Amino acid sequence: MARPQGTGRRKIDIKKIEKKQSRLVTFSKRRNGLFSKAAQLCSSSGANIAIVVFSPHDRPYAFGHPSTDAVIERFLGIEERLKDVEEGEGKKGFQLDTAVEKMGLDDEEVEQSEAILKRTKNRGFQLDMAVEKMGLDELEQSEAILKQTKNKGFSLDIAVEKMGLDELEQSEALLNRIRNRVAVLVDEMGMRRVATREFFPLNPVTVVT
Amino acid sequence: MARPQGTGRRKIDIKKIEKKQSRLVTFSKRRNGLFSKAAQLCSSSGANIAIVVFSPHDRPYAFGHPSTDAVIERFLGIEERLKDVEEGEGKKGFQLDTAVEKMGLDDEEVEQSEAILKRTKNRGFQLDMAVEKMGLDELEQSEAILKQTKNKGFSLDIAVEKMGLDELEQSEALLNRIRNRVAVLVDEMGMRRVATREFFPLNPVTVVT
DNA sequence: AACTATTTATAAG
DNA sequence: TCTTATAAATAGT
Repeated sequence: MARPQGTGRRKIDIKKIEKKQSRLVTFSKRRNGLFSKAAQLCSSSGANIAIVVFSPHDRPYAFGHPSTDAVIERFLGIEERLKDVEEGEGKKGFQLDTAVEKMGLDDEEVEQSEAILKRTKNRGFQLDMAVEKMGLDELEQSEAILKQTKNKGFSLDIAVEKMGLDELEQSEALLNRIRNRVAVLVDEMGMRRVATREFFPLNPVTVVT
Repeated sequence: MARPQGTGRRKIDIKKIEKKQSRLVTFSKRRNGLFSKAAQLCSSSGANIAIVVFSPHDRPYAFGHPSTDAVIERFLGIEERLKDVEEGEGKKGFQLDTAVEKMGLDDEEVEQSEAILKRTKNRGFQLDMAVEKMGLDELEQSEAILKQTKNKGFSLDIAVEKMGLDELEQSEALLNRIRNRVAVLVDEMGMRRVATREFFPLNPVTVVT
């Protein structure tokens, strides 16, 4: 019963898959997996979920319970109501100024990431996070800046500057930890109206020279 | 290095978790997992995704790339356009009448599920699937009817009648296979406008006596 | 679409 | 949260 070795799953890093064919296959597999996870979440917890996916070829797919439209409409209704409330309040928004120490990162991590900026926006809130000086001397090959601006919902601005490519990869995990930590913090602080977590791909990174 | 046994993950069947506390913990973990899978799908394939989740306590959470609203608006735009097209066509819709044999089920499965009904609706399409007489003599304990009706998007009506509880459980896998098979078929036949897959929990099942 | 060696997710504790 | 044993997802063939 000797089995052929090395034909099974192999680790891949999550970055854009270059080969078009593989990319499409992976998209299909993972889209199924995603919908499947959503169905399980509905069943086990009774949650209502809507998922809309546009494939690499812009073909739409959706999942919904009790229906995609029902959940989306409910969501849009809430957003609309929040907007009204904010207008009534004079578009104040929040102020968020959490120090690095509060993020639960250890010294080494704090060494690596020095500046964290957070501020608010009119609808929901916005976080600008700058991670500079990754503390690695070899970094000289490139500069990467990832910048996203949103005027509503949850937005994360992450600026990664002057990091070598290798260091960039290494720091991805850290950035993710920080991002998650911030999301949790915001969550705990009860500052979210709608806890929207927008996704900004760190890989591939937009290189601005 | 003897490790304590039996403290790790254990298999659970996906049904509504009774204990409130566990249900909430599981919801959080799985919601994170879901968003995480979505982020990976964005990164690896370049897809655009929006997810809206209402927790068991109706608290909203959302994920989006490039943003929840952007994806939702795009999706709603497409739905609107489809609606217009259909009105222009006189609300014709499609006719779908695939026989059991075409579903790729083997004899045993065909024996178990005898009737499959499919028809269309004004927006998108609708599938009514009836699975009757699961072929198990022991079935006498209960009757279960799961029924869902939607007037738009993708809808599956599955009627499961006169099946014992055990058989119900056994048939769940079959029903899922059928459901997936139908989804794939519809997909292949190019009959979907927007491939929305709505989710109808098979467990717990609505028992109508 | 199937197959497996692995990696990843996660139920309990 | 954190760990650990295990179930589930999935990359490459």
